[in-house]
Amino acid sequence: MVTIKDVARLAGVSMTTVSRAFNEKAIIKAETRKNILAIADKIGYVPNFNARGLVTKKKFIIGVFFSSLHDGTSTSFFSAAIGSLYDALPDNYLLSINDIKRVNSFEQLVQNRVDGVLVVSQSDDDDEFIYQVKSSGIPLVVINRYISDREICNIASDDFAGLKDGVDYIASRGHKRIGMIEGIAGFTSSVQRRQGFDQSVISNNLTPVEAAIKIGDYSSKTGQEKMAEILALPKEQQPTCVVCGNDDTAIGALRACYLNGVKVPDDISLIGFDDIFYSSVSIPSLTTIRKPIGQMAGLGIKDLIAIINGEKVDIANRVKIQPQLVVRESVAKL
Amino acid sequence: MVTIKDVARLAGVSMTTVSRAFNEKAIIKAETRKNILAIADKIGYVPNFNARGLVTKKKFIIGVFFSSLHDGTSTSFFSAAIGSLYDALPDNYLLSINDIKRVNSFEQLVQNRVDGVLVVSQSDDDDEFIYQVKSSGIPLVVINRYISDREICNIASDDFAGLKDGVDYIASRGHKRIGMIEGIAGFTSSVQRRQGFDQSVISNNLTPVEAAIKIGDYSSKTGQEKMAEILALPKEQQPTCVVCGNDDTAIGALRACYLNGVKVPDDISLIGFDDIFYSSVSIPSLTTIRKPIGQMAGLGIKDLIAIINGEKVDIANRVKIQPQLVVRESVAKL
DNA sequence: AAAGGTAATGTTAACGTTTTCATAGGAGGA
DNA sequence: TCCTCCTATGAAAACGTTAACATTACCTTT
Repeated sequence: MVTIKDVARLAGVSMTTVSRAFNEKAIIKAETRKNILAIADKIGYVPNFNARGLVTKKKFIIGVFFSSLHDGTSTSFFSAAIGSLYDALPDNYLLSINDIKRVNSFEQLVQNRVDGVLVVSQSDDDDEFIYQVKSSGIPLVVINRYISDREICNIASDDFAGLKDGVDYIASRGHKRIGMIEGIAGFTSSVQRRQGFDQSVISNNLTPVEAAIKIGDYSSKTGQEKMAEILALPKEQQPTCVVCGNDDTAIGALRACYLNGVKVPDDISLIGFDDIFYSSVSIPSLTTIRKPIGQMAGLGIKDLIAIINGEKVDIANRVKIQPQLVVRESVAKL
Repeated sequence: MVTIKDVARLAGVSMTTVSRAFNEKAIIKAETRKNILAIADKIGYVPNFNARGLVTKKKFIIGVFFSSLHDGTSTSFFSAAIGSLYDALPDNYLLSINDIKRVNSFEQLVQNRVDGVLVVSQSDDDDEFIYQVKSSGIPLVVINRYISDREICNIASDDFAGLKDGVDYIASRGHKRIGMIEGIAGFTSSVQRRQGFDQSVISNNLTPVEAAIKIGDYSSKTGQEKMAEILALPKEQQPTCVVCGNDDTAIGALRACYLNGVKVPDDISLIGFDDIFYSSVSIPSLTTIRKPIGQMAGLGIKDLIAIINGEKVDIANRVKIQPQLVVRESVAKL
């Protein structure tokens, strides 16, 4: 293994100088640096991260923790997040992707292994883990879910505004009687989306159909069940459009319509939330509200790196990213 | 930061003894170990991986490299793979998930950072990277795609047998005239799947419809285009079933049928390959062949760890895992 | 010309482990 | 009783960096 020592000898300088040549901000003559870098390249020197980390106390690893990797849901979300994470990641950092549920040894997996933690949270269940990280003093950013603790750097999407935009669009297409299949009861996202729904109902003077407002759980399976219940309502109680808590729910709902011989959007309209990949190829393709996962991930990593580097980050001023309406085929014009 | 030194002092032993207490295979009196571990736990000692790695020359990180994280395709595949990877991973290892396409500095990201590399390969494009790893002497396992180089530890699925089983099933449902939308031309997986198709055609005495055999590229978009071409054929040239190179292709094909008012499976049947999550909720749900990604990932990590530990792994005896037919709604009984 | 400052580089001591080699103390055999 | 062997432990070096501090040499200022 070729070390800094070998480079130093060949370049006729000290180890320190070689070290400086490799560290951007160090004071060193440009010519010396160039010479050292050339020699290092020639003999194939690569810095040893263990040695470097031992003295700098850094690991050059960011731990990314997802709510759950095993659930079949939100998989395109998952890879979209990772892709954007890498786009914003400094070159010499590694990303360690983990499942919060399988962190059996916090010390082994987190405490001594990563410089910072980015939680891509989808569920209140993550709070325990989040507070464990917070209290251990490791730099922390939580994205994708609203966290009420203002001491935690948090980047979420404005689900309220997103849902409101979506329902405004539905209203603009002439719908009056609308239903909803909500997300998991109690989740911040479910509450905010419901509030966006209510707000639009008021401002557009819509008629929410009580019997067609159901509690779901963000899964396709439940989406299908709840939609079947809605379709079983007497004709005069049917809504003309059902707002789904997320795209997975909408896809289940779509399937319920299919099984009951109900045509979307001819007989009934549907709208989702998230804009997962399958929304663009489903039958019919799904009008939905695109969750800005890429932006959240990018900003999250940026903030996290800043916190790690000891820079001042305005944590209290939490970021809310605006979702965007994606019009496709599932909402009819009445 | 509490170190091994602190534990040693409190336990009244040397650093060496404490180190031994933490290393399973070391010679140490059971009572001494127990005592040391208790004290370490009490004062919150956690081994420093950088220091440990510096002397043992290990990083306790496995690099996992995917063909592409950015393509919208095969995302459930992606998370299924990662989940299974973790199931088989020793406790103190970290997984660094990467995109082959964004490895701009091999030295920075691979050479000095990971103990071994697991490539989840989906494309011939990966070969350059694979050979770079191989020639740098880093322990390597390639899964999910057949590699002809017998010096590389390789675990793939038996796509030939999988496709054959699928077409046998189609034949058993009474289909005679069948078409196909193949994968990317030249890819080993495409070739093997085509061969499985041909084999079943012969043994079941089926009639492949020349005009309905298309070259695709494993994407939904192309699947949709090619299926539209097939549907545009004159009535007497129409196949009763189209075999799709993968589920994404099938989902595109499904959409082409929908847009042309053709009912699946009433008017025409479809079968996919992979068993991605959306196959189970598509309209209609997709009969497909399940690719054993979990098994491949598990075996892959197991072999890789063995290679890293210097154990003898029978590389030449490559593993082929059998895919499994998943019957759903998209193939009609004639 | 002396004093002070600055830019560039060098010396040396950490950083927290594991490993190599050494040592102490019994147990067992002759 | 002495020697040998084995088990359990310890002392010290090594791993490859960076950081703190020291040292040049030259340049400016008075």
